[in-house]
Amino acid sequence: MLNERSLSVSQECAECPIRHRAVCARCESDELERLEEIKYYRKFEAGQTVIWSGDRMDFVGSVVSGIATLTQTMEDGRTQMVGLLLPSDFVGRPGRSNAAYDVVATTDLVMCCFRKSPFEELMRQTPHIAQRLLEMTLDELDAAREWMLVLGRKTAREKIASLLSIIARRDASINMTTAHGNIVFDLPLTREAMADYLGLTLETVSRQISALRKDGVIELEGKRHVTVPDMSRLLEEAGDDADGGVFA
Amino acid sequence: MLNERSLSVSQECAECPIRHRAVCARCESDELERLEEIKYYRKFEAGQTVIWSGDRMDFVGSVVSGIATLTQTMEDGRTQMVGLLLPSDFVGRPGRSNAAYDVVATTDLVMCCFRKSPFEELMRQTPHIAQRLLEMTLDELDAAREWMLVLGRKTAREKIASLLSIIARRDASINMTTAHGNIVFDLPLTREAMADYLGLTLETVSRQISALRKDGVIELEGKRHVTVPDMSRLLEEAGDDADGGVFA
DNA sequence: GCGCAACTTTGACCCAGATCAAGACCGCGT
DNA sequence: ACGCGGTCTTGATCTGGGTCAAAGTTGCGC
Repeated sequence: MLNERSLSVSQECAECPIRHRAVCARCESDELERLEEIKYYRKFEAGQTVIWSGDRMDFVGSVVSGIATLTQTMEDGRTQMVGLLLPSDFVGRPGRSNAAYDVVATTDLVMCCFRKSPFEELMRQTPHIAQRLLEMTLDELDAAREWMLVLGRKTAREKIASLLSIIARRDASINMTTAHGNIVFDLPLTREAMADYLGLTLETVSRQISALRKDGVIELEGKRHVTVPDMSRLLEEAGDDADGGVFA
Repeated sequence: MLNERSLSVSQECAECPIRHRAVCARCESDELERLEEIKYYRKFEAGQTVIWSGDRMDFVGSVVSGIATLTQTMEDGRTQMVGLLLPSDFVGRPGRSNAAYDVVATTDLVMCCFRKSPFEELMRQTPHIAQRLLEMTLDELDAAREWMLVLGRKTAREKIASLLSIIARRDASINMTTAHGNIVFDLPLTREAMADYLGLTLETVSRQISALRKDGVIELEGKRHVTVPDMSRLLEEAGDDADGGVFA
């Protein structure tokens, strides 16, 4: 999730953002054909659960369009988002039979899936697929650890700025920037989902977003449409180095 | 880090906890021989830095004995531990040339290292090594995400109990349990290091440990020697299911 | 156009944990 | 034995963010 690497690889093919090549940039045509055979699409509506933690998971795949979240929930209902799945992000745990997290679509969602056991069989026969997956998993691990710093040591304001800068950065390669170099995007998450990502309450999220708006760090149109006039200012607010920071 | 899988595999060989087999349980003798050729040991004293974040890292390896931490630090000095390396844990990022975190020995430390480029070459030729590393990385990703829940949503008391139960569980397979089934271990971390792991201050760590002692959840002898009379009680305090919880 | 439900904002107050400060407890080197 | 530095505990106070409450906004179905 949230890494540049899989994104750039996935841009090779127009039909489907994972489109085999996000998994494997070097596959030969017959391997691509075998992937094609075990491929299928799944569509979900906003709010639908893709899979529950603990359920048997007989596929791997990746996000074609829309946004999904990975969350963990304690018995008393406290929940923590542990990952955000944007288009081209990979989902699935080769070698594991059960899902470890709830996966929920927060917008309408299309996924490109591969049946798990033939995929694993192909992985065994095609070594560089495992290597590619290792790289992607290392990227996710980095992102998870960056997020541990955010959760453990940043203030509410810094947390919000960190989340906005991740989305802005990630969206920047998809969305347009205005003539003035502003970054513009729509928040794909409710205040509550942001709170669950950041380890805050939704009220605090709302207050801090208002504060950032008042201070001119961001501009808001409606509740979701965000303009970032000065990205380095936002990164500064996030506590990262202004010149790129941790996600550079 | 902190997973049962690599631990159990590593018990196959007595000479060195990683001993090739932690990397690869199915290697043939000639592959083990090649690993042997590129293997070397490194020793560090308590407090020594193994590698700084951003530095070139030309090895991979694993912990033979002792304990190390992975930490990230912000410019203003706030630090967050993102991983705890116990014996048999793997260190290194195949395919990446630079370290992403500071690695610091918190006790005297022995590591078993492999030179990186021949290791990667061997990995290319021996597909199941990449698969094994993928599994280990997925384990680390799970542990990191579990920790996100701890950092984002648990109270100070629950955080302490979570850390103690991880160490207890992990140490249980190494250390002895007393006749009464008590789990006994020495804390391998200072209060400050615990605070950095948990996103707390060292004072709060100290207070909560005192509170858990007063409430009979743990017993303390000196500052570091811990006895857990009732593991399920500790897991309950951690906010996990009493019957095993998230690390079952 | 109205009403309802989901989402969001804002205010008032409170509390868990941070901060500041003072000692206590070691182990170690001289 | 002593002093010293590192580690740990405990107390007093402060505050960022949580909690509770109320009202504003938006969109959708009828």
